[in-house]
Amino acid sequence: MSFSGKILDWYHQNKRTLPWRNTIDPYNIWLSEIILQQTRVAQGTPYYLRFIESFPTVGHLANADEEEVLKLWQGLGYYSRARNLHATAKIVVNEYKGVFPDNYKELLNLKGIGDYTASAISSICFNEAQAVVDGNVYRVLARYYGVDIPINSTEGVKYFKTLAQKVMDTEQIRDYNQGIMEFGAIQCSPKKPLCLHCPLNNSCVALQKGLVEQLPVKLKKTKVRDRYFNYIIPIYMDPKENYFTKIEQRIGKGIWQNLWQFPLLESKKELELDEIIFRYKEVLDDIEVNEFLEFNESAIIHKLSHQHLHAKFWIVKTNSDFADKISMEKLKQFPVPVLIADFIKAFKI
DNA sequence: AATACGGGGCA
DNA sequence: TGCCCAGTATT
Repeated sequence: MSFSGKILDWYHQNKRTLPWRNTIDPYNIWLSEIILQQTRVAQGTPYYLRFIESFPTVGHLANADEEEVLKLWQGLGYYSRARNLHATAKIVVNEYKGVFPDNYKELLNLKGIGDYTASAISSICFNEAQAVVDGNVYRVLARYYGVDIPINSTEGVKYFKTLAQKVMDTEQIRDYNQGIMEFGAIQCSPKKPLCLHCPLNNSCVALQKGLVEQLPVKLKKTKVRDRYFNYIIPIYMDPKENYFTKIEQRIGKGIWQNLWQFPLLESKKELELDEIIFRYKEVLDDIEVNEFLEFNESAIIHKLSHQHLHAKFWIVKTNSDFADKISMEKLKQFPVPVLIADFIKAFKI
């Protein structure tokens, strides 16, 4: 039996029941694919369910505020996905009359939809013969065909897309595409693949050559950058003993775009209390300070793919009634990075 | 052709 | 700790 035939057989026997598997509605498939970019099924599933509940149709999503979309996305990371998701929903509603494009080429023009996602949507929803090439597919093909071209090189991207197109089942592309990804996730996994009882184990090149552990080949990623974040958190208590603080939206380029955070003083190295006292006015209005409190004695190391953030939180108690202050209740409604959400959760007056 | 972009799970 | 995850956009 052919490679694709065995993948299809395996899939029909081993497919998981997932919330987006009972539909071929482009809205549902699109949403699931965006959520699952660089994200495990286990992590993305609850987000998918909450999105579908909050926004049953692309129209509901298009009519939402970006703030609401980001809040629902909070904790999932790669927030450009959420911003592009919202932008694309508006385009589908306003320029496509609420109907998604029904082919790979047009889907590719939408924000946040690249080769993989356009292939996934066009094949799953419209049976277009476009092979998906995600992390699972790279691994399965590299091992089965014994390919050692780096999967993240320009040559590798082209080579594997061509190979994927060559070996796919064009007649059953909907199941085949999901099948090869599922096979990569469950059977041909990155660590400890289940080669012993694999339906492809008599023809897998990597298994025959003992190269399963070495494939796929991936170029080294760049080193991480260390940054030092000092969050300066004003706390104001009004005459009724309600507490207020201040929060700002991140603008411009870089991480956490359009999410919210406390006034931030970034430094070249970790700062001491006297330096905070000396410099806090760089990020805070000139307020009368009652007391400085060091919330965490040792910096919290918040690790991202490309940055290690050394975060310290400084509480500034004040008697000055400042502008734009918000209550501690309202604070919880803002979309914030996990680093900030964890602080808010832990913070007590 | 490289790099930026999150957060979590696993050996 | 390092690697990986149903990748895309920007430089």
